[in-house]
Amino acid sequence: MQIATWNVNSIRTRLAQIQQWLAKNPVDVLCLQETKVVDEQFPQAHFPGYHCAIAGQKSYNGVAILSKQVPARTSRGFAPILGGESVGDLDEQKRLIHVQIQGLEIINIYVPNGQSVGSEKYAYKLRWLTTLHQYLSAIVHPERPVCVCGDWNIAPTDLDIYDPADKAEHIMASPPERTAFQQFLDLHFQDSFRLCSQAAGQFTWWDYRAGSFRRNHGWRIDHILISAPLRPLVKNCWIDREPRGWQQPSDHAPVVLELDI
DNA sequence: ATGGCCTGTTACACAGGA
Repeated sequence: MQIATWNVNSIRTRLAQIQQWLAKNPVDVLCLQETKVVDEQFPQAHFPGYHCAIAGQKSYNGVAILSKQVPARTSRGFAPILGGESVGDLDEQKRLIHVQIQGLEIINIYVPNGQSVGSEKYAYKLRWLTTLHQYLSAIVHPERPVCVCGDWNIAPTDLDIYDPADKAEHIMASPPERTAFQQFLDLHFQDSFRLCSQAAGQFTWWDYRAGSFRRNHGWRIDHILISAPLRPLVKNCWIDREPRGWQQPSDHAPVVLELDI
């Protein structure tokens, strides 16, 4: 079984590239972020052979899970697990969708960017991460296979940044963001890419500006976390840099996890 | 040192991204 995650930065602009990528990489599950489209306009018909679970909005954010099998369950946002009262306004931005497929809980997230350390959006990012921690705490169970895929907008360690010096005040690398990420690992989730590779220079996002991709000036901010029962089933996890080199690409590359299921 | 680019909007600049 193969599960992939890809921030496509507009599904309408990237539709042909997603189709092209799926033709070569017929993964069982594809988690998409930044679809930037309302559900009525999501191009479901352009993905034959895949079921689309979608949670979108106009212009911003938006997540979707494409899967060969029809999910047994689908939910959107934090509220179905945490209740509307504790979630407040956090479900207004469409950043979380959750399906169950083949007994596997698959949660697709688009963590807020945070703009800059200390900004209002940064506070929102940390609050969103705290709520995600509550959500996953309620889901995680010693015998339940859970996979949390998406754009985390956090580089977990200095190994995950091309130039890590002086990044403590940089968005995606600040200590509070990294502490938040560690707290997910403390729930016995593991970063599946790091189970397979300790190499530096392995990135999933490169700025459109300044020839960043050509120079491999990137960040590893898209991750697939797995719960403990999935650990022995991991066959491989890799980043597919190819679509980042295509014409008019997304600024993110897909990450693929292969499980022995 | 800074910013460099890209997407969507009802736009003809701006917000947001990271």
